[in-house]
Amino acid sequence: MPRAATTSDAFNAIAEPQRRAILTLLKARERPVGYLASELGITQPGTSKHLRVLRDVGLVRVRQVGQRRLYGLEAQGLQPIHEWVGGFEQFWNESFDRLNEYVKELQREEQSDGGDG
Amino acid sequence: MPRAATTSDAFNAIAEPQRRAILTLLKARERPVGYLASELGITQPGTSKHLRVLRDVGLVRVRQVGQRRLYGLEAQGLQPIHEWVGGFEQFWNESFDRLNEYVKELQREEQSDGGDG
DNA sequence: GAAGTATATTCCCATATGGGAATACGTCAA
DNA sequence: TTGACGTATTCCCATATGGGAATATACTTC
Repeated sequence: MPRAATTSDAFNAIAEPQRRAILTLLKARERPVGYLASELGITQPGTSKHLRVLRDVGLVRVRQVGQRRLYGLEAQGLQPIHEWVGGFEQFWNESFDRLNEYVKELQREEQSDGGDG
Repeated sequence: MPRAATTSDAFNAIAEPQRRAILTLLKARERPVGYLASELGITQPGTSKHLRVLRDVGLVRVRQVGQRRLYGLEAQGLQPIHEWVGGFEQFWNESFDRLNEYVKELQREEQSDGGDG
């Protein structure tokens, strides 16, 4: 089985650096494909393909303006990621109760282990 | 060019659901491979492979205890993700100044566009 | 309709993948 | 050492990938 499709969810979609760069660029405002392509330094078709993925997972929206297509941020799809990752915040912020217990438990096990080598 | 390696960074590593499940399981405490495998409902080698990826990107650590290897969370690697995604929070939280300006700008462009069809 | 601009899709390819199966490695017990 | 257990690695494979090149589609102006 290969890796899950990039379009299977936002986690997979934002794993690609260029797609993250696109989202960052869209923070300022809507942008046409050509602008994004030149900013990223990749081809127009390449940019369109990345935008296609972001669209499939609902991280951007498009609207037609004349002969251009303006892509805009649809950030709601990032919220689940933020929440999932946020669930680990307590573990990278030290000085937290559960972390203390955790460490104590480790030390207990280490004792029944031996010590230095 | 294929997709970037799953071991290239935390973004790629956590794109895989089973690996996220592993990290979630490790919140409670360190666990041996066998436990994780049975919880995930996948094989031991499969579990080891996922753990290898997580280890390569620094999201878990191992320590040998007897003949078992206890894997534990190393959540610091998730912090950059949290920060990157957090940079979009203002865009999924409506009622924000910049978002208001954004919308106004859109409406201006829409006017010079025409109207309904 | 024809020409021009902006974007999307298709075709091609080397490569990494996740799972299964088989096997190697490391530790413990006797 | 032998046997048993827990874990890691290797081999195999169908599949999705991101980029490049070529082409199709859409909109605008003439």
